Amino acid sequence: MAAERKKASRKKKDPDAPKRSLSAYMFFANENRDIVRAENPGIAFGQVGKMLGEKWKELTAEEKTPYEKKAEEDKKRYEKQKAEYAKKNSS
DNA sequence: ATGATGATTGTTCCG
DNA sequence: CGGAACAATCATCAT
Repeated sequence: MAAERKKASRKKKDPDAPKRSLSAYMFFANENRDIVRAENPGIAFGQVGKMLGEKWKELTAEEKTPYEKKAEEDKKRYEKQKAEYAKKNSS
């Protein structure tokens, strides 16, 4: 059970909670929401949401590359934020 | 050094 | 306004 996260009820633990970064999915979804929803006018999230995930992996490493790439830069963004958090943490 | 954990991220959709 | 599938994440802690 190395990976059994809960889905709801996530609480915070840090005082500042530097949060983390986004995920490739977030970047990918940013584009898909435009496309998927545009191609499926009127379909509920029940379909779109699931459909998105399917396609996501469907693409290919090259397709997700732009998303992963963005996620990678986003992480840096988080690093910084955390830096301040850790800094302020240290009196 | 290593493993396991948790917390988080954003989308869509609706009542 | 929030929640839930969908996926990735990946920094951090603890031992």
